[in-house]
Amino acid sequence: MEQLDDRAMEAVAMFFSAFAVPMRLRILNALRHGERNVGELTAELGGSQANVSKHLATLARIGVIAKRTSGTSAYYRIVDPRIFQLCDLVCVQVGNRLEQEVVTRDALLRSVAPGPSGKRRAARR
Amino acid sequence: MEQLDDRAMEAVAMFFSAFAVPMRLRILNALRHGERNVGELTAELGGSQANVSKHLATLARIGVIAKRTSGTSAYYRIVDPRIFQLCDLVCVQVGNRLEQEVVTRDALLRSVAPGPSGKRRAARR
DNA sequence: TTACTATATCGCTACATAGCGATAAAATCA
DNA sequence: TGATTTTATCGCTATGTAGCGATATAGTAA
Repeated sequence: MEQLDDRAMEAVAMFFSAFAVPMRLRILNALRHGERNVGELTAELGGSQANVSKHLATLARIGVIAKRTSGTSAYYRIVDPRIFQLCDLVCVQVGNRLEQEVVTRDALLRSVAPGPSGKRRAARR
Repeated sequence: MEQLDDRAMEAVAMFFSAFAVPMRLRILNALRHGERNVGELTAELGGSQANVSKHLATLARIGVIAKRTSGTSAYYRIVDPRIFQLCDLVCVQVGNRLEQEVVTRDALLRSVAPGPSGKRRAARR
């Protein structure tokens, strides 16, 4: 393995770590249907404004969201909706895990997965 | 948003965090083409045996890999190859980022993306 | 200018964990 | 039985960062 591969691995790991924080997932989920400014997100998601702003900066630095300034407000939006495919794949995995536990998978899919793609799996149980 | 959604978000975040460490990505990459035991992985990937074992336990606890015991050896394998689709999607994203920087994207794709699916992109260099 | 609003940044604490060496636990072999 | 091998766990340090309140920065309005 070459040297560059290690750097690539680090970049990929850093990208994944952007999705490894619940608040950031909630932010991405809130931006699913359009841009929001920091105040709206803070009110909608809870937590301090400083925290939301910092997470937005993190997501923007990695390139998942983009920033648009209007007056004193900062509006953020999803850059590439394909990131939600990530959530889909993970939800299937996580859903299979949670299936054997207490939490229902449906609530999970409803909250994170995009639409009713139908092809999910027969809801046996 | 309901209570369950927070738990789901946490589960998804925890799942992503499993991929947010370079060593774990290297482990998954090493398991791509078949199962390996701890000693083989330690020799191949470097680092201490304790560290490799701990990462394997983490990945197994989340359900990404499975363990098979033979004698004193413990062989680990990928449970669901679809996890590499995750890497694909991330590699595209990260590749687009690195494209504008020093690191070449090709090395990244070579190391993390699955096989020569052909459709990847002309290897201009 | 001052006052107000919205966002970003600073300073800080608390917590999680990656990494290591040492050791325990378990299976195999002499 | 003891010795060896392989893996898992323990104890520990160092580092990263999520979260908060306070403050700085920047734009708007008077």
